[in-house]
Amino acid sequence: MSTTGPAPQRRMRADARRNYERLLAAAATVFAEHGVDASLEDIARRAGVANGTLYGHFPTRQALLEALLRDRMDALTATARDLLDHPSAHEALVIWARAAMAHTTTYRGLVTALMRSIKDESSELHAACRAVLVGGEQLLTRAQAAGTVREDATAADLYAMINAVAWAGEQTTPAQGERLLTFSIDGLHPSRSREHSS
Amino acid sequence: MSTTGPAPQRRMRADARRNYERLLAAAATVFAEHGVDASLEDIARRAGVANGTLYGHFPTRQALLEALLRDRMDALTATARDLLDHPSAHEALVIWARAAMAHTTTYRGLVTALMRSIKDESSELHAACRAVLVGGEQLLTRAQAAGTVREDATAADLYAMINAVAWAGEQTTPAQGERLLTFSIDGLHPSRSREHSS
DNA sequence: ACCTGAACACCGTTCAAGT
DNA sequence: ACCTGAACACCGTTCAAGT
Repeated sequence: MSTTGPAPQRRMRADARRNYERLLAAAATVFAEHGVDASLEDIARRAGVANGTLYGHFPTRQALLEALLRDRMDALTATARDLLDHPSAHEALVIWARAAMAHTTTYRGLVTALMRSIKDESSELHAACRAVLVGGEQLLTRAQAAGTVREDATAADLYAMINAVAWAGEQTTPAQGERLLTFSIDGLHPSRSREHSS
Repeated sequence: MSTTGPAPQRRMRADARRNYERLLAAAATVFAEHGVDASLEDIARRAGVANGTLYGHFPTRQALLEALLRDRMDALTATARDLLDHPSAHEALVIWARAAMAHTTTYRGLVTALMRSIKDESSELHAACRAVLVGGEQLLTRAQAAGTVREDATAADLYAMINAVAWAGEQTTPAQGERLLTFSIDGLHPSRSREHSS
């Protein structure tokens, strides 16, 4: 699979490449400290470049995030593939869901960006998010085949669920996020699904 | 129970009272259109008052939100009380959870403010959020006594769960939010809770 | 081919001066 | 007692001018 987007291009002027790397490093620091809605001006300042240089390399905030997260998101997708070999289909799903939640909470505010990007095809993060969703879908389908997950749950449900729970954890405490994840996964069981009778 | 906070004060100069009402009306319009993170300057403009006048009446964005939502949040708390008389403890909880989720999605971005306010005691919205949480707690406890909800679920879990699901619905579609709510509620069942065995 | 920094339009918040 | 509007500090984004 060919990676999309303007990665650190093969041929780039030496100073350009240096600025590119500096911007990425500064973004990692600033995002870690202030979340992904941090000031871009601050990032440029810390990278020691002019404001416009940042826009030259990363036309949008999402583009910057994509460059920063690409490897980790690819790894998460790869993990999903690997877990298809796990002896327990259900445990594989649970393990992956926890990993996905951990990734999603890398930076404050990231979960919102990831949730937005799954439906916004123009986002530079869209492709990576799609890949993650598809990775989760395979684990979900396998668990459904094994009979441990209700049939009406979709990949979109799983994606939304993980993000919702990660968001809650971010807003309160990581422990609260963990609790909700447990409850949510239990809610996927095909047990007594809909007993809307009085 | 005495309402907290500086409500539309009993005695207020006529022009002050008029500005107060105008600001509230403008805020309702602007929040509905742009979400609760909308420009305060825009609200002041639309209310036809100077910038500083808004701050005179509402020192923070949360104070403005509180004044705007007070009645609805009180109603939600009252609904919880009323539902204690519902014949089915479990159905009462589900009905209320849906009502809470609907309230939470009144304005875009509101869910984040409500989630923040439950742990931020300095927020003008804190008291109202606490009251809502306690309302939910009573319904939760009753359902637990009836044996339809797992014993280890807490009021904080319920509050976080409703908000997380509402957030997901806001970020994607209301239908997706509904689906997650259903799954989450099923996850509260005391059925096969923790089968972490391979 | 890339970088710079000023320019523009927009904020939240404060506060002296008015009435 | 309340209102006004300027002031300050901070943004995101664009773009002519440089090298």
